[in-house]
Amino acid sequence: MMSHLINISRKIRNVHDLRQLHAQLVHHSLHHHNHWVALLLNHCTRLVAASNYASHIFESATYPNVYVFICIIKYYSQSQTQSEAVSLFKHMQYNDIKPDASLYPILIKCAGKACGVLFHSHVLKLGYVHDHYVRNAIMGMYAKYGPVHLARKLFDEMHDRNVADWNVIISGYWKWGNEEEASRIFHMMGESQRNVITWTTMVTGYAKSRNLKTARMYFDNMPQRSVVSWNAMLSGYAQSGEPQATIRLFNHMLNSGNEPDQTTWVTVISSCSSLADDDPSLVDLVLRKLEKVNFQSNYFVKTALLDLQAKRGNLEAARMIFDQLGVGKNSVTWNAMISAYARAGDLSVARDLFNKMPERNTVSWNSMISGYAQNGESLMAIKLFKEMISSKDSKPNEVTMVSVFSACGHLGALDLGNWTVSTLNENNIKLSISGYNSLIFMYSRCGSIEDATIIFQEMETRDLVSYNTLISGLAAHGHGMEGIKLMSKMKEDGIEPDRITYIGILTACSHAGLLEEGQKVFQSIKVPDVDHYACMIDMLGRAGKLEEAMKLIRSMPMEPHEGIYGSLLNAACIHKRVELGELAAAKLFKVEPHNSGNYVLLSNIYASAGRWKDVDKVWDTMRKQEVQKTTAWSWVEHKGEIHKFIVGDRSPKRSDDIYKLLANIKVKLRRAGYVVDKSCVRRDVEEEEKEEIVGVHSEKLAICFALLVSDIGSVIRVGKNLRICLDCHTSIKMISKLEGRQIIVRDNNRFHCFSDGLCSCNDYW
DNA sequence: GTAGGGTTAG
Repeated sequence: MMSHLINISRKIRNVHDLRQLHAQLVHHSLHHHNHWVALLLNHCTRLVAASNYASHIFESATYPNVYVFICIIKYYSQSQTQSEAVSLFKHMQYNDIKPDASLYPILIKCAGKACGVLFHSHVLKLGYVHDHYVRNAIMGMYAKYGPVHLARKLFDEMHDRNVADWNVIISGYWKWGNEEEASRIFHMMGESQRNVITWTTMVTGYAKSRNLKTARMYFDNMPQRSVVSWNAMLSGYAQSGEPQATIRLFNHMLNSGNEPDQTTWVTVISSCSSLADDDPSLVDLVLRKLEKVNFQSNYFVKTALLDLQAKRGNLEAARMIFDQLGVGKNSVTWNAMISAYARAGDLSVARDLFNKMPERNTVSWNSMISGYAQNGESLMAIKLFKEMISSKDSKPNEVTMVSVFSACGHLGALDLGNWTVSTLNENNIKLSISGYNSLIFMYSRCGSIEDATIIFQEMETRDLVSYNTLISGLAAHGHGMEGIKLMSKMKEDGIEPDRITYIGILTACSHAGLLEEGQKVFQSIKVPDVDHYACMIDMLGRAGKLEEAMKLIRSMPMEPHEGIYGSLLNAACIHKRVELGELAAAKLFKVEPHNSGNYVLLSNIYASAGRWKDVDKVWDTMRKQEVQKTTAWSWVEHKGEIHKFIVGDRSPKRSDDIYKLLANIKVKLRRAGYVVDKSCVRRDVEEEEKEEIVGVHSEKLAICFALLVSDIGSVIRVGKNLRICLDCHTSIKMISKLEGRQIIVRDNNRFHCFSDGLCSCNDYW
């Protein structure tokens, strides 16, 4: 019978075999015996079986001896539950079982700093400190948690070091960023003393400090390479954002007859994920290779593969991998699936998974919050962020804040933005450059270009995005000259402007009426993009130089796109040039027949020329083409809350109050000598009476005025594709004078700052 | 039984 059981135990390949052996042992009442318990636990460790199964086996031992404890502690130290290992060790001490030296390296490795130091004192007392494995583990503990000089002290005191000791101290110095000392010790070693791990440690060290050239030099000079060495170099390229180089080295690896392992595939697949848009054929090639080798993928590989399928747009394939993972899914798998749906814009499915997942972490919240933020659901993003803070199961980090800042910026909600900034300190969040960049974006989109500038100035280092964000902000606020100055400062700092910078600068010039400066900048662009031409058409058009604009269009080396004709149509509208407007509109109706904005502009051109029949014709075409007119809306922030208003909609809670207030203002305005008509206001001056009043815009703005005068000062946000029309401008100017206050209105991406009856943006006028 | 490599969020 015994030999039968021993035979079974030799043939264990998977968890199923293990369970069968366990059943046999229970059948023969042998499962209490330490010998068999230890054997089963060793199999658990080898197979990475479920932790409750291992503890079940352990508990069946009646009087566990030191070997059984070693097995279970080893098991826990290799699975995710390392704190269990330490608590079992305490359990062992409680039962007066004397640990032997071989247990300490395992314990120290998984203990964390405080326990590690405690174990150090244990081994000193027990006299185990001269054991090679023990002292190596202690050194490794100090190398990992610091202070690294204690590791060095142990190292210096050794008179019979082996290669593992050298390797630990070198990797310790790399961990603490001490490249110099790591390299010094490497060179202290003799050529024959170094092994493949020593070399790999150097490759990893240089790769992690982004010194890929030196990393590659060590890699090329290695006497021999293991699969780990290849993986170290591959991940070096991958982590530095060089996916092409990763794939190139991977091909080199295969061609020189090396067998990739799970880690290799994870690295390569995740590099493919970032190439999914740029080079789909290369990605297909790698996927075919993976199919050909047909090997056992672990969860890491499957999760990476899930992410890749999602990023190349194959959500079904991604979902299949997710479902096939069954109960083996961890939070990373869930997060990958959630962000896949969120990226694709399928927010309800993403949210459903988010609600269902068993354990959420910071990445789960971030995936969902950024999903909302990037799909225009700014309010939902902020709502979920508030839930995250009160849930307390995970803390927000910089990535969370980037999404939240962006959401606040899109809303133009300054109070909310200031509140999110205050959560930074409460949660001890440090920002990196990209965090500060999103803060610049938020402040500038919330109308506070001053705060945006302060953040920019306070930054220790700035990158291209920092400059571009502030330049675009200045452009939107009409500060053209400051934008140009910032561009020269940028060049002084050694950062070359890119196409985004030039779009920002040209927009700034266009909005500030800086024609000459804008033209100079345009001429300095080496290879102008079609969008740069669009900015120039806009600039010339606003300045009334429509003939020059037409000339520029004809001289373009590329095919004009909708932005070009859009700018032309806009200019024709401002300067009431019917024939040019018709030309531009005809082009636009072909390219984007369902954009309602173009029809509205053309109809406005006809209206300003008194050609009412043509106005009707435009609206008829719109109806025939079934063009949906964008509903006019606006929102304002009041005490951290967002109030959205849709034209004609009287349902919001406060709408009765608002309309009452509106009526009051009308009275106030009439007394001050203004004409109030259909909820809009204008001065009763002859030349302005000719202006056609576009009711929709005026009404919703009027609602905002009501809020403004009811003691709320913040940015008014006007819906996308809508423009503030002339009468609105007049109204706001007048109210700013009447109320003696500053009013900021955001119209798509432009800001209009009104104070004392003047507007600082000379757009349209 | 010591040392080296890996998945998800902006």
